[in-house]
Amino acid sequence: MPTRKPKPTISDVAAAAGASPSTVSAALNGSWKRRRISEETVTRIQAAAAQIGYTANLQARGLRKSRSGLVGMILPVHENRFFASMSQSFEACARERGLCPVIASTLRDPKEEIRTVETLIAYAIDSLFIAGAADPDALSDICKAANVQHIYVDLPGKDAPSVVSHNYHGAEQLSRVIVDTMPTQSNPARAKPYFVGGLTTNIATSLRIDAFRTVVTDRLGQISPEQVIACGYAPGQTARELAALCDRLGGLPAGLFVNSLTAFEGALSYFVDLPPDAFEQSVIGCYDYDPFGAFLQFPVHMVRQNSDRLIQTAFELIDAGTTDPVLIEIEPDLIPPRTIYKGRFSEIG
Amino acid sequence: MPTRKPKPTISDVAAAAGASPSTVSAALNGSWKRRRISEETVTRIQAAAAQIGYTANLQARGLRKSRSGLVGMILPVHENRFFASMSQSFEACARERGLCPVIASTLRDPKEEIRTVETLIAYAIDSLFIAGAADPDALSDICKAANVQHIYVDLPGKDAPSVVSHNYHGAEQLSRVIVDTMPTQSNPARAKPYFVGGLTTNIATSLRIDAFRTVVTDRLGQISPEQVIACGYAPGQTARELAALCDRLGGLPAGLFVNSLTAFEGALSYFVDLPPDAFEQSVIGCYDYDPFGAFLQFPVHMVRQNSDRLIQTAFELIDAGTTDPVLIEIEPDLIPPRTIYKGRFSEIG
DNA sequence: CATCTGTGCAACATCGATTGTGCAAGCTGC
DNA sequence: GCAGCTTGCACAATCGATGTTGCACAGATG
Repeated sequence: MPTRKPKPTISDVAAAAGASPSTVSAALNGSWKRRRISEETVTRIQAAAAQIGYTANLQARGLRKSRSGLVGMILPVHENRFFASMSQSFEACARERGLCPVIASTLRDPKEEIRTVETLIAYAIDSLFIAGAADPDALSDICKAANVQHIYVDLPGKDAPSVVSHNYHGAEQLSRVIVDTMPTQSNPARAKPYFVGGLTTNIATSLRIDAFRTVVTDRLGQISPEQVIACGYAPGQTARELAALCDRLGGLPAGLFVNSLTAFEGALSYFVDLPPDAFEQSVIGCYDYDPFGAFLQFPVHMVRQNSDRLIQTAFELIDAGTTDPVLIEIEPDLIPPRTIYKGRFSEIG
Repeated sequence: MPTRKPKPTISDVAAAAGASPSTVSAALNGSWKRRRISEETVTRIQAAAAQIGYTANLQARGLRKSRSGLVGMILPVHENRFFASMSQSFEACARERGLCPVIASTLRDPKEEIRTVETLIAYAIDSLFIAGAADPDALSDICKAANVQHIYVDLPGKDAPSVVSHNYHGAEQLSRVIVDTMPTQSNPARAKPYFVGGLTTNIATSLRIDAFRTVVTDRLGQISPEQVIACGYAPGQTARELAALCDRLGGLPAGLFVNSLTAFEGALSYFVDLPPDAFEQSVIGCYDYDPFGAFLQFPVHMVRQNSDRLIQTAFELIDAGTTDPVLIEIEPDLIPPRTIYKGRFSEIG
């Protein structure tokens, strides 16, 4: 490529078609009817545009209209099946509306979240989807100051609409199946179910813990604080906590509720060193679904959040211009062990 | 929000600081030294900017400089651990350079790929990373016409630099471990290893098939065409092909090389209906790694592509301005069954 | 005192598209 | 035959930031 020819602009089309730039603009963006441009001129311009390979400069358009056609979403990590599903749903919905999705992961770091949101706003995104932020309300403040429509998915915020999974119901179902199918342990120390992973500052986590506590108390008469280990999401930390717990108990507890796939990955990195029969006296469940997680060496009950419905519902609210802090809850599904949910890409992938 | 105040612009800062817009621009973007603006004026302007909460409109800047600060990447699907890792690496590298990553999935649909690339170019992305396109060379043509720097990762293209995994080596290692540890089958029909998944039009797949063929021929003396089933990536299709194969053979083959995680998901959806002992007479491997996939009910050998190095190397080429079609191959790692690779987010996620 | 050399900043054109406004040609009606 | 209307389009301002050019003023020089 010795000579770099610049991309053709609207003026190039105008020259080629023998029309003015404003007429070309109208002809190409559909406003020609309103602007009383003759159909004949329009077809001539369209032909010229196609002929020289014109495509609009969306930055220029965005600048003029102060709408970019970009929609942003921030989420904690890509390497997590749940958030990956959110991305996939988000892309599909955005494209359906002729928008360009911009997905950013912020690693649950509040500073990074803020920096990222500011960057997205600087690109004049039309709206922002916030999926699991460490500090949801700080983001709302920024968006409000910049007048950017935004919505929470997965984790609710208080200053904007939220579409989230019904965390209590999901955790209730998972807790029940764990508690009700726990084997009776010879060692009483191991007879109790445990909850591991997540942070109590996270509203979703605290709802899930509530459900867990209620179910355990209901079924077993009591629960002690040490049965809830909200040690964060980092796999390494979960692995260490789990190792310490099993040391104390002399083996895996009869029931284990793992909160989130990242924590579950940590659990797995501890499990790999255990003998195969270590799992025989335990029932394990994980809030969030992964198709491979569903078919592990030991059976795992999983809760599948409906990312499609979460995102679609959120988009509908955005389309409707909702800015009031409503809260919509979507029911998740309990997936039995060794069952594969046949997702949307079963025939594409 | 009854009154919507527009975002402050450079002129607002100018007014607040008692300076001209051009001086403000210079003061804020660092070019003030070169433009002989006094340090005192600069600090005054910076104070004013901070005070009224100014942030640059990146669309306007992009329009003027004809560089947007956006870098694009297209990939087939988000819901796949390998591509999710690519996204994660890509984000990190982009942010390190002060760029904003835009990641789009195109579902291996050539038309969608083209549409998406055109959209990204319309937003004036500075460069494009192409991870696994159905029609790589068509995309190169578009990028060249628009003068957009681009690079292939994962799957090579012929008109631009490529950084890919050493598919042959990876597949060779995986094939060897499968063939060498296959149990001897009482039923001779099931004694042979099979390759399933992917498309022969995909260069990575065809290299992996080459390696598989060579290893099988080398170790077992021969290979028949029916041992390679390149039925695409769709999980559903893989499940059906596998079911048909096992019907014919009267059970799982002694060795199974599954090409790609999406195909493996399909395999899994067939496996769930098999009795637990069905896997005892088989060795299974998968090209691509998933931490949960590594700990399934049956042992699985996996090949982990080094997404960090792939992306980093690609970024270095882009930084260096390389446009010649070089090919760089990165060695992948063979991960033994029931081993968890401790990824970068072990302490964050 | 007149000229010369810097210094510090403002004015203005520009990027490419959108949009309010204006103007000429063609037509109607009386 | 002329006001008045419609039709079809061009002109020019605008979005916000950048960078080139040029101007005013200060101090230095002869």
